[in-house]
Amino acid sequence: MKVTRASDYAIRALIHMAHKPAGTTFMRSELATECDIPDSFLGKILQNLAKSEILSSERGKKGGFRISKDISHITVYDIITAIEGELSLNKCIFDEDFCNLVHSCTAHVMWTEIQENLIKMLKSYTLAGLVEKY
Amino acid sequence: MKVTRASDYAIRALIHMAHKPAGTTFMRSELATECDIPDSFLGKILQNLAKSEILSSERGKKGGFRISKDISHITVYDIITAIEGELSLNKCIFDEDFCNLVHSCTAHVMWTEIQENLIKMLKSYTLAGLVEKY
DNA sequence: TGCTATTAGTATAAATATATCCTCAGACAT
DNA sequence: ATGTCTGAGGATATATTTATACTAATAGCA
Repeated sequence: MKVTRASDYAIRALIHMAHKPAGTTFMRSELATECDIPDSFLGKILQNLAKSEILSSERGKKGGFRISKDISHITVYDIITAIEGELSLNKCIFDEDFCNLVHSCTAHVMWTEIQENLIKMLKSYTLAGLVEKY
Repeated sequence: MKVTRASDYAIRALIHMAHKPAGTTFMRSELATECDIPDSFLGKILQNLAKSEILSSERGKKGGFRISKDISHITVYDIITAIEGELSLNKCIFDEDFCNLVHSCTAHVMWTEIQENLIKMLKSYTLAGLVEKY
């Protein structure tokens, strides 16, 4: 039960970016150094964020990444699902076929409740909020 | 961000055991079959639960595992920490040296808040409660 | 004692998550 | 055009989690 390294890195990098004026462009290598994230791994992470349209990217000289929407509309939930896909705390929530047991249903209900609560929490944190508090 | 396979299995197995009268003894192989858990892996899990004194175990003929305390005092949090050790959603919460960055602190505060909330939830589910609802 | 059923514990294998490396493609400057 | 700086994407390596196999220890019983 933990958040993946990739999600943590994504949030770190985005908080860093969100501190600068909207539209600022960042190089991957620069972010990697400043946020202390392995450079190549960060590449993958930024690609996922770009696919989810949280970031936009440009190649070539003067290229880089920048946040492509209002940081008050980017939630931590958005970031995590951009990296990991749809959240499912427990395999049985996601894969209906996985649990087919007599007593598993109460656990199933419990995991669903916990997950819903967790998602609500994750949605309550926006990038703008995280920057403000600093 | 998910619960580990081992924790899920532990909860499943305990729910199964808690349905029978207090003090009932179960063989590992029996539990493995009835709860659809890989037999050897279940061995590890039951050992951990025994170390945490949620279960007691006996070897030899007539041996097996049984729940060693009141199921209304065993919470899902207890079970998960028995299996995984002290919960830490994010490495930076657990390992103070891990994050030493300018902007990481807001994220740190957020993870701590989310984790506290999660622990509160996990503590609110008892084994007895899960059995009753069935 | 010696046989069998059971858990304990260790060593290993397989699967998955994490991280790195390398080549390709696009953008810009000269 | 050509060179150089940038991200894109695939292939690979490493670490960690998940799962299995095997051996040792213990208890009961004939």
